[in-house]
Amino acid sequence: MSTRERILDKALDLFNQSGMYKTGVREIARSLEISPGNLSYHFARKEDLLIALLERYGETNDALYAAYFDGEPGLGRYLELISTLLENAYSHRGAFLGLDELRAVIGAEYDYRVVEEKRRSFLDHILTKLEGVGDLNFDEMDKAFMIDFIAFFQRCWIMEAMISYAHLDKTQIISRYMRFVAMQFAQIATLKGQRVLGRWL
Amino acid sequence: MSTRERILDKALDLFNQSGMYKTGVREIARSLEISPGNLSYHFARKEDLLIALLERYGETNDALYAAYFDGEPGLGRYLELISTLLENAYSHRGAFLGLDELRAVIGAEYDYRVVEEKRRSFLDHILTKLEGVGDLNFDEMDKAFMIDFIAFFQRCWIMEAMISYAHLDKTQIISRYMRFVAMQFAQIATLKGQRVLGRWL
DNA sequence: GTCTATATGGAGATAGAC
DNA sequence: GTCTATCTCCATATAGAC
Repeated sequence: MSTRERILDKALDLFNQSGMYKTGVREIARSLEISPGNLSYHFARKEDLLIALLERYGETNDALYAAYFDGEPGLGRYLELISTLLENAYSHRGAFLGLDELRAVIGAEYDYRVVEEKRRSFLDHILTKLEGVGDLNFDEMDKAFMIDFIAFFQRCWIMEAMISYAHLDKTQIISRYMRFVAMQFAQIATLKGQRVLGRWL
Repeated sequence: MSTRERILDKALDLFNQSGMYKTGVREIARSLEISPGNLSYHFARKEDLLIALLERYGETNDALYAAYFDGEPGLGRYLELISTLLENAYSHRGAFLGLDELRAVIGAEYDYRVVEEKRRSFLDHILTKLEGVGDLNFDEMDKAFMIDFIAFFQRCWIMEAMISYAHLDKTQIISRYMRFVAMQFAQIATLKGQRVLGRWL
């Protein structure tokens, strides 16, 4: 594995444990038994570590969406996708926990709004298809709200999880939030859709 | 105004602008034309500033809830309350933006879970009363979900707002999120309740 | 109690040898 | 690509004036 990759893995590991604010670049270098200068060579600023981690997270997410779009649309498969997306976010939680603090620095170089827009257009497409196969039933206003809800949820759940449920393990946390999402889907699910939701409630 | 209060106001001001991570205690002292040591005398650690700001925020919130409970229950008054709570959170946004990063330090001294539990019991009480006056209609499962939703929303919206809607002004941001909350209430509102919601949609 | 002045140790970052 | 040495800046602690 390249030094660059080793640094990213260790940085994420330490950010997950203590957060970016408390984790020093020297500490990362020491854990890897490389010099701080070497780390600076690969990542000039601490923020660059965060940006690289967010990019890696985004690539994994893209692949998960691509796999979903490769198969047949269905509420069951979509909830499976969401559950996997939550797992990916959980793995990268240390990067998200620094995000709000560093928006000023990162905003210019890593435009989260582009990611957000892509996500919203995916959602629109997915929901329309789910109505097509008879899992969901909604009007335009419901759909717009559902897109707002899922976008809001996917952006924020990990922050709440880390502040309020840090004492729970990964499985407990994800099952809690999957139940939360399923409850919202229940509002617009058809009878056929309701049966799929049962597994998550 | 006491030095302590002046420090808190300036710290919040600078945290709101650049975040706690980027704002140094020296910078706060310089802006106030006092010495760094003087600031240290009032707040031994940077984290103590954050804790004091969160406490001040909490006291304002408590007063707002108390004023609501002082009057007649009603969906209209409750949404007014939420809107005012959002304004208070917006004023203190700089303190929340550091919260996820500093949970490790703050967790021990400022137990957010106590605040959270109080908020949830308030919510339960408020929703029950709103059903009593015929503004809302729900079963136990709906109520539990609605409490989860509002708790989640009130915890997280400011983080999303700062990451995704930092280019909007306070009024635009709050009206956006009030619309979001009103849409969720629409799911469990009676016909009488729906009329009240119209103002926010 | 309030404040100034100053010391200390650690952080992120850089320069230049290998 | 990797290292050592070093720079600057910051959070924090303390000594002591008022």
